[in-house]
Amino acid sequence: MHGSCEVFMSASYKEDIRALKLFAEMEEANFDALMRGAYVQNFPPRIDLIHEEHRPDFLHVVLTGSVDLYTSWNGRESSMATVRPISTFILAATINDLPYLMSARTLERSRIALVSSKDVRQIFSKDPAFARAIVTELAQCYRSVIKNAKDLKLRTSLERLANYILRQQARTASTEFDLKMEKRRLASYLGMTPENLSRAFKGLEPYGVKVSSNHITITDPEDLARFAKPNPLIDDHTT
Amino acid sequence: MHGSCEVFMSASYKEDIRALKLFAEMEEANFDALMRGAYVQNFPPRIDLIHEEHRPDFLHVVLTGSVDLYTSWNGRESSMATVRPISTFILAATINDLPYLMSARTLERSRIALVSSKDVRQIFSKDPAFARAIVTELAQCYRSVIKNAKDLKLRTSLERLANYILRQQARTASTEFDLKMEKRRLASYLGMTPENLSRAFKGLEPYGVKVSSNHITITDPEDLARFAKPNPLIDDHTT
DNA sequence: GCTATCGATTGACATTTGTCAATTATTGAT
DNA sequence: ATCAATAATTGACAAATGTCAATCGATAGC
Repeated sequence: MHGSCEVFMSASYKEDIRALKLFAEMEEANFDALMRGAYVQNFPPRIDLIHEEHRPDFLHVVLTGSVDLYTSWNGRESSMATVRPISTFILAATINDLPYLMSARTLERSRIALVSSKDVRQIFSKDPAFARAIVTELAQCYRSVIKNAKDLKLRTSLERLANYILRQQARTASTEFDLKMEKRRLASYLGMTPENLSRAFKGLEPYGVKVSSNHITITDPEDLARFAKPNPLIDDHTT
Repeated sequence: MHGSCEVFMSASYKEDIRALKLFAEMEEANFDALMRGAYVQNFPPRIDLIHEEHRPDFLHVVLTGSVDLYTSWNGRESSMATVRPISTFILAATINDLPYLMSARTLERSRIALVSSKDVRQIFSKDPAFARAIVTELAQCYRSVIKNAKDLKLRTSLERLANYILRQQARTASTEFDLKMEKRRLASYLGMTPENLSRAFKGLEPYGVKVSSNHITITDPEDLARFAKPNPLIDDHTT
């Protein structure tokens, strides 16, 4: 499939997955059963992993690289989220055995673990610790999307960009950083066109944002924050 | 509180709540324990039930009436969802014991059951059937918000309105119906201003939409659908 | 190093959406 | 029924955002 290299679950991958909150507390025997029906694949960049409307045969776990969740309608396309190691995606579809609402493609070369959806559902029914972990994870995903919807509905594109930059500042704990994706994808994620993003970067210059290629420097964080008015109930994606 | 009338859980309310998928399969003893720490309140219209940033002391169940979930930032406000009987709201905050991301207010006179969040979390840990039901519910809520975000990112306001009207057509199984909320709230829900909504209704006239006060008539459903291009992965809120 | 390709940027312009103010319609209270 | 308050509509205008075409710039393959 896509010329990628399939390997069965090695001990090292198993450890990485076991370290995920989602799998950390479940029974050893159940975890082993899950892993027996799982495997790991390497994918080149820009490969479609799943497509919306399809049924969820596998729960995906990003081990390395990164994955873009995107969606299309009527010839338009929009990037909805980026999944980075180590976390899962499309858990909700897997659990309720319903069609994917989003497509997924690799952004860069990525190693993905594929865990049988059927196994997940079956073990979820008999392992209370796993069920609890799934609930916590789902609740967090839900809150994340709500924050996203608030960002979209309450803010202009300039404000969304300003707050995005401040979130990156918080994430990297630094006033300068490199954008981790193409600007066109960032534009799509923020709900605007690439042209508008270009102008938005210009529009933030007066508030102390310098852009050179994909390197961002925040020269005046206070000023930027005064404009962006970040709010934990929108911008803090850890709670 | 708010001059409303508090009553303890009557047998009839208990039955209504027990009939909810969320509570239907759990152990009788656990359900009774939940209900012992619960009560029912009647609220007049436009009463704030909860406010974002607050901690979730109670899981709310709408028994009659309807509740608007909304959010604010920087002086702006946006309606995010309407909760109708019989269903719960703010389950995700309750489960993870995290601050509400949205505020809630009654739209009309409503009867709301309040179930102690602490009890929910405690019984969720020991009742597997309840845990499973919570997972299903959360997964559905998550998918609902994703659909909402897709609607916002992929469609213009005219398209959102057109699809909203088609969803009401499907829900009422009729080509005419009354809007269940003020137009200003509908506008906010659809992510536009009331003025823009007025014009959007006008803009749909050529596609066979007639508006008189809050009564909508679809004279040419096929034509409207050709324009709106409804898609189950955005518009079908049952899956 | 050269060139083809693709993303980023820019300018001109169109469309969409929002704002403000005035007017009309509706609703609720007396 | 009347009046006050609030919602809805409309017009004129402004701001935000998108579209298209041209150009610039980075980069991968040769």
